[in-house]
Amino acid sequence: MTPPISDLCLCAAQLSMKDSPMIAVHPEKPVIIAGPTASGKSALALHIAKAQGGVIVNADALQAYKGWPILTAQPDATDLAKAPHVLYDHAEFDASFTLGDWLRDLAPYLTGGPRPIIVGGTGLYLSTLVRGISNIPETPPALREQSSALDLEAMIPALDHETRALIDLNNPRRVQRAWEVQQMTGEGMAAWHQRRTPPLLPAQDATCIVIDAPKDWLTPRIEQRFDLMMAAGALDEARAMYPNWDPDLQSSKAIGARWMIAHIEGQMPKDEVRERTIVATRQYAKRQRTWFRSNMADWQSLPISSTNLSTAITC
RNA sequence: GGCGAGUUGGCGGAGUGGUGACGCAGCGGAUUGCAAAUCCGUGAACAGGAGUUCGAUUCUACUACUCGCCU
Repeated sequence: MTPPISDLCLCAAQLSMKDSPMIAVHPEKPVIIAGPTASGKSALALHIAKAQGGVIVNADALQAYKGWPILTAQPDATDLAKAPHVLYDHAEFDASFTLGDWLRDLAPYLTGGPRPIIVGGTGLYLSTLVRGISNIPETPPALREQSSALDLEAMIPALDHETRALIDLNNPRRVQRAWEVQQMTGEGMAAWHQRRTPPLLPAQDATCIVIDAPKDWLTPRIEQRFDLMMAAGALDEARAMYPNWDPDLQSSKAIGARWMIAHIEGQMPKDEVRERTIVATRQYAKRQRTWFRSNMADWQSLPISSTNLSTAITC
């Protein structure tokens, strides 16, 4: 049986982008595609790969993990057969795979080999790729464990004034990171921000596309995609993961995973799993849109509507 | 038909004689290594008319509707 998810994606690729200026895709330059979840960006990448060649490189934090390929909408066997894909299904489900790991594993595809088509929805990854980042060492697990045990009140006093002014003191994750950086390096986060590495892939060296999918268009697709995921065996996937289920793992943060687990434990009816997953996905798409709007204003915007993809993309 | 309980924003759910928690959803935003994470901001309601009162969402009776028990 053909996995239905790929059908939906293809459908999205054929749909497309009206009133948009044609976007010319240079066949040798790297391509970067950002877009909210369920916007059809994978299909767009595939379209370009088929027309011009290239390796499709994942830029989505959750799709990098093994364990939940259906729920995280990773390319299925049909898609994988159409073009080379890398960094999908890449890290162990119980590993911690972070931005730093992604940059490290991505780098080889930027130097020689087929032209990369980098696609994903993780704004932080994509922005870092084209803008660089402060070269702060990775947080060692032991330190992470230590910081996780502390509360805000314990960590904030250890930060310098500049850092306190810089970060959101209400945000535990931000404070925790700043505290870790302070402990590890003896320097404040604010000081680190003064220096950043050159981008791995400057925007001008790539064709940077951000898919602009209006909410009204995206919402029904999110719903439809959830149903396709269920049809494709999302619950079987959850059952397979169940023996190893740990809600604290990063891969367990895939939207819907905890509710799938709750359902197979008999704690949540299917309807509710569906409802919650769809709502959380919509909220995620909103956050992505906010990121793209404020960080990728200079990228080429590809508004989606109902013409044909190939009219908007010139290969 | 009788008795009892209830009726608060889109939903759930507190509470008070002097304009009304909170949670969720919605909407907007932030975000330099856990980012599908994390965080910030925000509109909107007291079933209906009547009485008591300086003033009622909060008190009184009535009407409507809902739920339960009974005949």
